[in-house]
Amino acid sequence: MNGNEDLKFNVLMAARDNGISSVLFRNAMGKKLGLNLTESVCLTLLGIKSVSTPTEIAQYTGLTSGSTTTMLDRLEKKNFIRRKANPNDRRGVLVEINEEYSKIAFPLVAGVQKAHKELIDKYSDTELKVIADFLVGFTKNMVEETKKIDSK
Amino acid sequence: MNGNEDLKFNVLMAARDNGISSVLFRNAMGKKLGLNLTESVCLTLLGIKSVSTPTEIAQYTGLTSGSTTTMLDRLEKKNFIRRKANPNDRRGVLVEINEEYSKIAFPLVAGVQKAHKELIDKYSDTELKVIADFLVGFTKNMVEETKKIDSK
DNA sequence: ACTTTATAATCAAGATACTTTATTTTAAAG
DNA sequence: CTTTAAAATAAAGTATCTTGATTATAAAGT
Repeated sequence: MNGNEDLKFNVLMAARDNGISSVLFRNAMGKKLGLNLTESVCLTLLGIKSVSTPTEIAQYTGLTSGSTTTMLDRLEKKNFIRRKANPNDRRGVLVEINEEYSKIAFPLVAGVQKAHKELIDKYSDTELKVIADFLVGFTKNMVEETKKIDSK
Repeated sequence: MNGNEDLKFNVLMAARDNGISSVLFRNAMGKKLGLNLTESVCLTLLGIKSVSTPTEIAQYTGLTSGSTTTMLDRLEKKNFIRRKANPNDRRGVLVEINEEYSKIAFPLVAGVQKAHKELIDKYSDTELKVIADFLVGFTKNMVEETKKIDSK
């Protein structure tokens, strides 16, 4: 759509740096909360989704179902999460985040959330649409390629 | 800068989904390559940076220095990485990715890279600037808040 | 209806990976 | 030029993960 390779390159680099910074942020939080990597990844997902299932958590953490069970046991013992029956599937379980966790995690995430909102406030409606559109497209690429890898 | 809360919300959601999809993509790759989570995280970093150090890898994976050593030993034995002397610091070591890894990883990442480039091609220069600007701002927020958490 | 197959979660045993502490080497600071 | 700090490694002990079996329920096939 245009000839400026530098601008395109900048976008790719910025997306990469963004990914790296997310990982480092999560590690910093995990360390503060006394979590290992998988626990930290799990709670990041729950911080986003509020409710999940052991199956989904297993996929997101890359753990087997057995390890997921014991990891959730640990988080439950720490009072960070709770299990409850899944009303739609009596085999299944729902995993929810506990106040106990939210309370101690909030002070650590409040800053970024505020900063992100302030950043977003700087853009016009048209610009926001471009940004969201790009992010959605980026995500779509990843989801599709993930499927391809899984089916290989 | 404007009053449309929906658009702002969409951007935040799109950014979140993007983060989730990255994690799932990395897990899918890691599984294909027979890597555990930390090894996968480590090679993702090396896939981006090409060269790193055990210290940086420890920070990025959340491992202690001791575990980092043994994890790098494993990756070295698999021929995925190599260590070499750091010319600027005789205590230190540089870690590089091996052709062995790039060769088998390439078929898995080629698809997303192509799709991402095609996505980027759709935007005008002005739009690309907005996108890069946003991503850089987002990253800056994370880096700053990570520092704050570390210093708490 | 009911038999078979598949999915969700858990558990226990064994294998793997991680943390901690100490050690070596070199750099930076006093 | 001595002291303190930083980088990487090693070994012992601990924690976590994988595998395979088990239970319960759902979905599919006959």
